[in-house]
Amino acid sequence: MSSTYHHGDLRRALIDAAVEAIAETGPSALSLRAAAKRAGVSHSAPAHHFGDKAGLLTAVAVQGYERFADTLERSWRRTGDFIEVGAAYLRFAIDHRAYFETMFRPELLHEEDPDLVRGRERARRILYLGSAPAEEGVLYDRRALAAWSLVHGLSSLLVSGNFPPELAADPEAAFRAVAAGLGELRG
Amino acid sequence: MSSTYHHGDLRRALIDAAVEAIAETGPSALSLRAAAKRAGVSHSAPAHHFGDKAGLLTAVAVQGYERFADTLERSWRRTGDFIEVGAAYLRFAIDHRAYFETMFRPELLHEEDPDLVRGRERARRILYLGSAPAEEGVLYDRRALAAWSLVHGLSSLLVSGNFPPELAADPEAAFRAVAAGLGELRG
DNA sequence: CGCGTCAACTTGACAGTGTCAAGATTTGCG
DNA sequence: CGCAAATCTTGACACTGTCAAGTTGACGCG
Repeated sequence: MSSTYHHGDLRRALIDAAVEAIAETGPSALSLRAAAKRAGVSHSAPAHHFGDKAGLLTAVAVQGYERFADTLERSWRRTGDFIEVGAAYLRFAIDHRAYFETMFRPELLHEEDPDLVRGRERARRILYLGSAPAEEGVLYDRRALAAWSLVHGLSSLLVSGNFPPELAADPEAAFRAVAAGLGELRG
Repeated sequence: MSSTYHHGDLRRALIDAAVEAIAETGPSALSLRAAAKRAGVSHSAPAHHFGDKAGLLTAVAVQGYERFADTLERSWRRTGDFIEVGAAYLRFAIDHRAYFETMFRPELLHEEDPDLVRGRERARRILYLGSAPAEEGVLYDRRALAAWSLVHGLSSLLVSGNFPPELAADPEAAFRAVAAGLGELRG
C-alpha cells in the first residue's frame, strides 16, 4: 500500500508528533514508539530519520530555537525595549512550553549537533548582546545577561510550578511589576 | 545470610545511591535497578521503600529542599543581605547539582507528597518574603521575587550549560557583577 | 519501456526498564 | 517460645530504545 510507505514528510510529522507528546508528558517521558504510533508509522521509523531518541529531541530543540530566535528578534525590532523582549520570552515559554522545556535540557540532546549549536548561538547572540551592535571583543552585555537571567528564572519557575499561585494567573503582569521595581534591589 | 536481609538503613542508602547516580546522568535517566545495584540490594527493593520511581526521586527532592532551606536560612541569619543569599543559592545549585535538578523537575515527582509540599513551602517562605517578618496578607515581597528569579535563572542557565563560557568559570563573580548593576536595567 | 540502485520504511529480535504478585527471611512483641 | 509484621528477594509481565535484516517504492539510465 502506497499510503504508508514513503510518507513524504515523515520527518516533519514525527517532530510534530513529538512536540504534541512532549506537551502532554514532558520531554523526558517522550517515547519514540508512541511518537511513531501517533504519526501512524512503524516503531522504528524514527530511528531512520533521527538515529536516536536524543536525535529526535534535538530536532525538536532546533525547531524550538528557530522559532524562539524569530520571536525575540521580531520583538527587538518592533520595540527595542528590554522589558518587551523579556515579555516575549516569557510568553514563548508559556505558549510553547514543549519547545522551551526541550531546549534547556542538554542531557537529553546531542549537544554537538551543528544545527543545534547554530540555533543556540543565534538565540544567545540576541540575548547576550541586547541592542548593542556586535562590537568585537564584547562578548556579553551585563544588562542583557541580567535581563535574560531574570526572565529565564521567571519562566523556569513558572513552567516548573514554583510560582506564587496568585501571580501565576497573570505571569506577564508579574514580570512587568518585578522588572519595573528592579532598582530597589540595590538598596 | 544476615548481611543482606534487613540492611538497617536501606532507605538512606538508596537515597544516597540515587543522588550519586543523578549527579552522573541527571534525574531523568535515573534507573531504580541501577540504584539498587549500587546499594547492593535486589532490583525491586526500592519499590518497597518508595513505592515508585517518582517516590525515590521525591525523597531525593525532599532531602534537597531541607538542605536548601537550611543553607538559605543560615545565609540570611549571617548576612541579612539579598545578594549574599543569592550567592548561597547559586553555590547550592553548583555544589548540589543533583538535588537542585531534581527539586525543580515536577513531572518526575509526586507533587502532592506531604513532605515535599512542606519542604517546598519552607523554601518558598524564605525566598518570597525575604527578610520581612511574615505579615498577614503579604504573600510575597516583590524584591524577593525579583532576586529569586534572577538567581534561579542564573543557576538554571549555568547548570544547563547556557552560560557565556568566559563567565562560567566564576559564576559567583558574574552574579555579583550582574546584581550590582541591576539598576541600569530600568533606564 | 525495463531495470537496477538507493532511500524510505517495516519486521523481528535483544537487553534493559518499572511494576506487581508471591515467596523467603528476619525482627520484635506477646 | 511463637507468631505477626516488616523487610527484602524472586520471578514474571509489558514496555522501552536500539540494531540487523528484509520489504517496498521512487527515480534515473540504458
